[in-house]
Amino acid sequence: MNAKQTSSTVRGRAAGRPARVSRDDIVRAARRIVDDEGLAGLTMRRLAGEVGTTPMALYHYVSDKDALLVLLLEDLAREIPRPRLPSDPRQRIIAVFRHLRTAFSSFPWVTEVIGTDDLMSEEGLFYVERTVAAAIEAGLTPRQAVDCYRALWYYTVGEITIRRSAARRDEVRAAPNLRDQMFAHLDPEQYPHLAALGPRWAELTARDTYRAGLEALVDGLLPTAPG
Amino acid sequence: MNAKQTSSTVRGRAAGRPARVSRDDIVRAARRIVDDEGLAGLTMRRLAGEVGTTPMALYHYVSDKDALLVLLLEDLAREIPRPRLPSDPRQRIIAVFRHLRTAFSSFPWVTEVIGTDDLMSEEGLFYVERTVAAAIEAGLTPRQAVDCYRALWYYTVGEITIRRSAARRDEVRAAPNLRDQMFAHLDPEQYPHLAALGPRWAELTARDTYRAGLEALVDGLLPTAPG
DNA sequence: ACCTGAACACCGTTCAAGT
DNA sequence: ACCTGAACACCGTTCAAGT
Repeated sequence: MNAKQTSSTVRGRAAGRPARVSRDDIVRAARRIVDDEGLAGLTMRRLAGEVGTTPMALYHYVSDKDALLVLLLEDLAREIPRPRLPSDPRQRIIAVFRHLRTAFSSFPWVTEVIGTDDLMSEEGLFYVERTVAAAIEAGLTPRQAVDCYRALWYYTVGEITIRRSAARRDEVRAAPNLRDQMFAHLDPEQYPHLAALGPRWAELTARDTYRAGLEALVDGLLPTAPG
Repeated sequence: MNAKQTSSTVRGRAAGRPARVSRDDIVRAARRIVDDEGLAGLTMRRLAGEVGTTPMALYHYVSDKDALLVLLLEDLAREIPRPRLPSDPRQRIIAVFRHLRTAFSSFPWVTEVIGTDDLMSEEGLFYVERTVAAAIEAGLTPRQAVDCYRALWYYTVGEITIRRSAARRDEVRAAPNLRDQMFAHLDPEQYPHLAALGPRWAELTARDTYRAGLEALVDGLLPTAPG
């Protein structure tokens, strides 16, 4: 992972051949691919083509495909503007997570990469700090505040993940939808409530309920919910 | 998807050559691979070897790798025993989701496959039905009960996903951990609370806080929490 | 220091053919 | 009906070499 000095190609510009590509070129091209076509479109070979070199040249700048993904994440983090946050602690927490979920939803590839129990980059820590601060202000201990942050992060990652893969599913299997058929032929003895819901299930689960769930979770986590 | 009649190889046993493998053989072998080595270990070629045929023979039984994954999910769903559920609605909801999260955590490959906004198989609907029923009993409208189920499912999927990828990260990058280093060198001006937490962050986030978050979420979602 | 070509060890899937 | 062999169009990465 840290075998390759990340700055070697930047600092040590003294001798040798002039570089034809830079790490920034690579990251920019990778971002273009990934923003337009999702993570599946990003291969080392394809990226090399886009950037105008051979696949092998890339390994001079990134050591690994995984390392490239980390660079991508950092690049995005720098790009997302920080939100203005309200002073009421409860409202502030809600604003932080609504902001995060909106930001990440615009870049679906992020959810496929993420895989970390905290927002790793320096940029990401901004949101953690604000959440923990607000939770303490609202009356939690530091330890409870960390737990609060984690619960909210779990909920948010889950919502984005599921919403994303539901969207992808709808893309692939075009029309009638296995799920709808299933709900139409449900045994009312075994599943009385679901059978009663019937076709309404589809429309109900298509609604965006992130915010309501978020507020419920915050209410449950904070000592008291102000009027 | 439904291009291939799924029962053709089972029902139409009249003419032709006797089968050397069955779909059950295939699913069983795939389960072995995936339980032991995770989803990454499962390739059509590898599976064919394990089952004693060529990769192409598999396509007689499964049409697609994706179709195989669905069979895998259904196989697991049949295997998981249904839990005994308490009569108090709030406790019942908590029991349902604790059960689901325990079951899924034992089979990490499930989280990589999942990608659906409801537990698709008939088996999975058992848990949805119970949750919705309990939520209505607790005083929610059917619509609110569906939202309640979804919020809990988001939280649970997020928790499993993140916990899983944190575990995988710890496997790969062995020792000192980038995160810990970061928390050691945090600017206390910019991140006062996180800097104060310092090395405690690692131990705090290593704790299993699923249940506490679950209860908070249920409290926030249900009309009133009984004593 | 920067880049290339050839090669290794893989993928999922299609297609035409065999029994 | 069930299965095979060869092939297509890909992967990420290593290694030795070129300028």
